[in-house]
Amino acid sequence: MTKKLLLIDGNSVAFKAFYALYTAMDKFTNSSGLHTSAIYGFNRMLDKVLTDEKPTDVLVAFDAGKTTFRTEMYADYKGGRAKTPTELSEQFPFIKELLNSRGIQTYELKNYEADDIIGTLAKKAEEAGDYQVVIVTGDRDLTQLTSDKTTVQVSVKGVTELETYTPKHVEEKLGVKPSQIIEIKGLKGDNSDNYPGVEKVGDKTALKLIQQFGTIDNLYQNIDQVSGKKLKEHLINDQKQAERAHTLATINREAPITVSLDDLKYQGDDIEKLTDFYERMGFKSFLAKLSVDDDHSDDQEAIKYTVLTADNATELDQFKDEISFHLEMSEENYHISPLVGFALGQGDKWYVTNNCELLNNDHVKKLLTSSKIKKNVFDAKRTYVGLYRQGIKLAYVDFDMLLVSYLLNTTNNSNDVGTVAHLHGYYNVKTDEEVYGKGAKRTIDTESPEFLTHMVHKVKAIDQLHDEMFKDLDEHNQTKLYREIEIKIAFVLAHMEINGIKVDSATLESMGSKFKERLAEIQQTIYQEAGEEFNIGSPKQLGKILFEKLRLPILKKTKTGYSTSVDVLEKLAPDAPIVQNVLNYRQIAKLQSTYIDGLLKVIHKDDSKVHTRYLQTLTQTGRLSSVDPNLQNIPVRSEEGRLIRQAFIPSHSGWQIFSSDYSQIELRVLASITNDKNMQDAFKNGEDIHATTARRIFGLPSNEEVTPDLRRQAKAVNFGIVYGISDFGLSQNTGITRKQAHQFIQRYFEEYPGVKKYMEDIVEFARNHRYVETIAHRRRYLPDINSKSFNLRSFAERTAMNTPIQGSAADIIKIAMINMADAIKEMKTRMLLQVHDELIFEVPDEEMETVKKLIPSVMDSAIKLHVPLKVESHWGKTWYDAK
DNA sequence: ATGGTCACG
DNA sequence: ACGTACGTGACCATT
Repeated sequence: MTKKLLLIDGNSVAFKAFYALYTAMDKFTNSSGLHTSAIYGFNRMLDKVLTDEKPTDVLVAFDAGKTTFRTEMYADYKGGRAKTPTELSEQFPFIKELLNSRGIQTYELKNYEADDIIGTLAKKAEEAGDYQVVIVTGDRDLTQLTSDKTTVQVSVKGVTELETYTPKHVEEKLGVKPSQIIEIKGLKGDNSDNYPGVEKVGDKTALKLIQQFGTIDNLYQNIDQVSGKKLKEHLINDQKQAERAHTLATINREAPITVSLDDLKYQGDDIEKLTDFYERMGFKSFLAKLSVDDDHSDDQEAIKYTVLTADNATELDQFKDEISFHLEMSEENYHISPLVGFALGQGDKWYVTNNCELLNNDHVKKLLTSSKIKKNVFDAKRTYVGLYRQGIKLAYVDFDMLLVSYLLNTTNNSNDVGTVAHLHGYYNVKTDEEVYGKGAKRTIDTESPEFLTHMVHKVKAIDQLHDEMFKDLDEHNQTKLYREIEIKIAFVLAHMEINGIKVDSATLESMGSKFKERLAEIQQTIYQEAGEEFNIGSPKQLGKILFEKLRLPILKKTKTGYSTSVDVLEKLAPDAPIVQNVLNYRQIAKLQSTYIDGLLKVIHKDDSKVHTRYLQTLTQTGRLSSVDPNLQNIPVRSEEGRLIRQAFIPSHSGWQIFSSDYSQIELRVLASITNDKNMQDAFKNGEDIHATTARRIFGLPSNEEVTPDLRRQAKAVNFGIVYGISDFGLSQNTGITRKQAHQFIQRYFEEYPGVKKYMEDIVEFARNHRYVETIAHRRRYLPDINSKSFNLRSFAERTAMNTPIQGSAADIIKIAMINMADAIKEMKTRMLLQVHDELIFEVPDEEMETVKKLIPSVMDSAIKLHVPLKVESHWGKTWYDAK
């Protein structure tokens, strides 16, 4: 049997873990004041890798000290590095103790780095033959060890997200073989390890040279073939440095190690030692996991409960002020899912049943519909809809654990009571996955005692956590956001979902048959042009045809092959007629599968309507999302697709579809929160903001007409600003050069200095607080804002700029919807859909004149900004006609 | 399950 | 030198 050897670079993983949790460092201290963040992060990584890889043998290698054979040959090796912070160095002994308790061997060797130990052991394992080797590290340099038998996993984000390097992946990503990585480094040196290569040679040049010559040796033997006079000079001058860099970069695979492969067997956790260790470190979640992993999950603290029956239901009258309630459904989609049970109670009185007919028992119903008795639930909207289907109107929901958890931290969210409870430090409840299983194996045995127990544990978790979570909410200044926006909108959304929107299947079907014919025609043409039949829907097969058979130029690659995305194909269209046909085919196939067939599948037979679900606790910005079906991405940009909207009709004949949208809400929010006078003036004066921007950044006099092209460019810049712009991004998106893009952005910031200042300030705020906020105090954490990785940090910075804008716009429309529900509650008009900045209604004729004024006025008065909000309305007999 | 593609704001 | 616009969901092919 083949063995699997896991080799971990202890120092580099510890460093990664430490810096990944750097901003949260103060939260990770144990009772004796020891920092534990790196220990914690290290253990998270271990858990992940041990479960994913299931190794038979494991070793963690550490660096032995500052001096190594590398510092001997080059004194400045890794010179100039900041001293390891004491908060980290104090953790190393404990990491080693952790590894010991987990049954894992550690090793270090004087004069050698962890890399060399790993390289040496990997080599021995490869030679021994019956090993597969997995290396885990935070350092890309180790990818040079990649081979058929050895994969290298490099942590990319945090400590648990790893990128796996196989020889193939190295070649695709770096353009060279694993063994050539050191050749590249020999030429360009390594800044972080502080040794130089050849002057003026960076990644690009090094890559080109190595692709041409294979190795540094061969390069110098054929130095005459190097093109470029200057480059040749530098190469000749720095040959010694290049050779030294090459040696420094090369991992020593013959280190005189004193462990052998036979010593590395993975022993597994020593539960006793590990429990003691976790307790000393204060690792609650790991402790909880230990008991679960060890199948101690049954020794959860038992909760006394009563099985509810029609006979004992009178006992429920004891609850006078407050209960926690949980309604269990077996499926995700609560519009159609069977109801399988419910539990309720408070303190130490708990009732549970799998008989949902009891929902209509008077004593139960009285509790649920009472406006005097507070209800604590998990997912108010789901609960409301489920009960509504039984004819019960749930009233007075005070605490929605899901919603509060989402507001406290939009990341790590889950729709599972157990998972959310664990997140907040309460462990006396299992996750649904633990009880019901997952994927194809998921089953709910409603007759089993475990099922009842699980529901009781869930409802008690809600009860136990609500005080503390409300307190956290208050500390975040989010109580108002919760009480005045989120919990209210939950019920507004519930009603919109229950109401649904009518979709005419006949319209879709007749469009579908036309699409089907056209697809068949285009398909035949494509086959002829290709000279063979293939699956046009497969990017892989299409790539083969376009780039191998027809030899079209490869403009972009993806991780797995050639990119065949629209922007690529549009550039290729003039070269070959087949490309335009593929584009057309794709467009129609998309419409057919997603919008014709997809929508037809979800129309309810009884009412000819679709009932979407809005996910209220998903997005990182506070927007809603829509599923089953997604009604927030019905085509509009192309006329062909837009026709789909003809199928969306009012539910009563003679009514109209009425749509109102906020005009440029994000830019108005931007003008308001940045306090930029120039941009505010533009909106106050009712100017065309893109034209005004064009005039400003292109320096046109105010009387000169703005050409459509300049306006288009200015519009792109405005969008870019909202997204947290980069010159590259802007140039990609508009087809201008990067230099021009850079100039435009500079001009923009000169003309809108308030915007510039805001962008700088908000990033600074994020660096200091690790989160940003919207107008309504919706919060988004940005853990990567101080990351050392340029990529992650840049992304966090753009997010810091974008989230307050996108999120505040989301706040505003939510407020408008709450006010709207109230404004139309006595009318027949129904609010049907929300699409981020627009609301869609169905309206009877006699109310048309009223709503034309009412709806926009409710929307534009939702909030007072420093600029006016503008709302535009359209209406017609279908959604298509409301334009 | 994941990645590519494409629909929307 | 880095390697790039923000937020989503559904479908298909592929693993």
